[in-house]
Amino acid sequence: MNEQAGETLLKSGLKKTVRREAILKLLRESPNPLSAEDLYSKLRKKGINANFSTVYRALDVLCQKNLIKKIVLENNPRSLYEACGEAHTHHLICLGCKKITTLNVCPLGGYVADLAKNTRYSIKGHKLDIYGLCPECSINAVKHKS
Amino acid sequence: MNEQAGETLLKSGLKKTVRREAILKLLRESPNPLSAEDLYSKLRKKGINANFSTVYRALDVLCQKNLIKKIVLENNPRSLYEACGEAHTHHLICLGCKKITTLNVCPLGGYVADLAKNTRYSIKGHKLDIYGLCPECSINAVKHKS
DNA sequence: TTTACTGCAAACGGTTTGCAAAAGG
DNA sequence: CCTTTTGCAAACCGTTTGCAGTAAA
Repeated sequence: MNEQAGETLLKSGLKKTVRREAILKLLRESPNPLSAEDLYSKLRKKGINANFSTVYRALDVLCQKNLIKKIVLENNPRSLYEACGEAHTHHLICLGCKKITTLNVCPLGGYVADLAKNTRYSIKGHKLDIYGLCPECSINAVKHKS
Repeated sequence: MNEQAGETLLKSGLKKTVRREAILKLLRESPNPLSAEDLYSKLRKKGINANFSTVYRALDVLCQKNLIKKIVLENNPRSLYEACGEAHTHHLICLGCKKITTLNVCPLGGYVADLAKNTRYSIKGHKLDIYGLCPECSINAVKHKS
């Protein structure tokens, strides 16, 4: 995996502080993206009291340094954050239980190239979210059709 | 194109009111998605004074009846709305001038089917936004590289 | 010992809500 | 008439900001 969180902070020209280090670590260890509130409560569970403004400021600066990425989803007023990996990611969101699965495959390579050609846009990135029901929620949906 | 806005409202079980009709019409006639504020000021220009809460409530109910669609983009705190057409749409957003182009082509058919198979999700929909610089903004970007 | 970080409290901005009045069918 | 729709004002809620104090390098 990656180097230690504290070290990453220093390399990025940031100070290594308890809150920042813990936030970066939590995001790196989480299998799915977390909201500011998620982080706030996970920190508290660890015995680290952080103010919300501190959490947001940490997230801001980590985004700027490209250590994490902010994700905005439909149907969710809260922004989510995930650690930056090698590849860019997409997300599969369950409309039932709201579980988010990070997808590491990107099916858009060719299409984006074509689009650039056709529109003369210089394409900088894209965002793909897929919505559906996970296997469990699918079953429940059938049951509740009554 | 579609039937008259007023008629659509009645068919959907809604009352035909000046504000609602104008909002649906504006969205149908707009080449790109509009925010609540866009609609508010376009209404005023037409001599129709509407309260923001009225605009939001109209947008809500039109979404519920599937006459329009709400769009949430990264980097924009305001939701946008567009009239529902035949096909589902994607968006090409210029990071420079913020212009939004609606794309009617969807490159994801096969991928979504594969994903459904692999994850056992029942896929309900997806959202694809592409970010870049339009031709004009690309040129400006080069100029300002100084 | 200088600069970056944090807590606090207050503001912000887009959106929502309760209620009483107005308008549609 | 009965039900929906609207305006108003206030609340909401996630996020941001100014400032004074604290901690990292």
